[in-house]
Amino acid sequence: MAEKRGALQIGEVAQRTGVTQRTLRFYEEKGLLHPPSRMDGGFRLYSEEDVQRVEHIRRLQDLLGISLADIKEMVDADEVLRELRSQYRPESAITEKRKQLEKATAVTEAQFAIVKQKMEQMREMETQLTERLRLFTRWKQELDELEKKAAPTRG
Amino acid sequence: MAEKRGALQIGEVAQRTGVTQRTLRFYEEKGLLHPPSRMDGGFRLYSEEDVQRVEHIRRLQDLLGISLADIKEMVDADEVLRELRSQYRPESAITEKRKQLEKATAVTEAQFAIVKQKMEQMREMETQLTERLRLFTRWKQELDELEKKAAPTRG
DNA sequence: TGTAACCTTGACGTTGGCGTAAGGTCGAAC
DNA sequence: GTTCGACCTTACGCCAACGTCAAGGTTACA
Repeated sequence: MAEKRGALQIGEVAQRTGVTQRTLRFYEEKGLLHPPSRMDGGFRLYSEEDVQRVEHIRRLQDLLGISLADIKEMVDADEVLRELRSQYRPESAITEKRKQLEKATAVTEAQFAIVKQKMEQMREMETQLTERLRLFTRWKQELDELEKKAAPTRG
Repeated sequence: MAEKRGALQIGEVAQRTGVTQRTLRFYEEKGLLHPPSRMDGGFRLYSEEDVQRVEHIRRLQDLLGISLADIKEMVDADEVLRELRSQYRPESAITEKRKQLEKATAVTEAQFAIVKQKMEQMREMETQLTERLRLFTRWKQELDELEKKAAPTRG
């Protein structure tokens, strides 16, 4: 008797996302994941959406190297997006929705700016590294030739 | 009587690089910076090269988000580069030099791979964010129109 | 009805990357 | 030769982001 169709226990989510169960609970504690539904006995039941959130969080962590506090801001913006998308009929509280939209836009733009800047710096680093690698191969060749001249034949 | 021409005390280096004096000593402790020369009294004397190293370290930290231990590997590779460049006349120990060169090449290539991968992921993230921003502006427009229709004139 | 695998909360431990305070020394100027 | 800011070492402190027990409850299945 499945408590909820297609729901996942914490162990499965951990496996699929590559984080530990502890980390999932920790994220919940910190508000990065909302409290999932539970089985009667108290076992957590996650959705596919939760899995995606975790993956998203990890990408942000890995790519942008920012704190979980900052990441929380960003995934909250995602939340706004989802909310606006689902109960999309804006039958009421338009100014409220507008406010949320502004906030989400601001956060997204901030994130965008970070990505842009980092990409720029990465491009610089990339050219430096390329140059360096060329230098290394040239030196290696020079060493090769030196060795040839030093010992034209051997045996 | 300058102890060394153009040498910098720790305070100046801290200011110019934007890190604290504690951080500079910490990096020294961890082997990321070599022990600088000292004045008779024990005050540290840094070179311009040291300043660049610090800036490099911070770039790696910020951009790649890797541990100082890993960064140490990388700046050690830089060191090899400098050594090979200065005492360039390879009058002796060619195999030794070749080994160093191999190591430096390997580390540089590893770093290059990280940069490449991150840039790729960042591009993905960039397109996602762009898309999202477009969505937001569209929604905002829709809200505008809804408001216009709800209250064509007001006052 | 047992039992192995899975889960729960709670609480303390760890690691990296520094912060910070204490108590003493150095250097240049007066 | 004293003053005062910059610097020294030593050493404990701190926060984020989890890791790691411990002691017990739950589930599924035979």
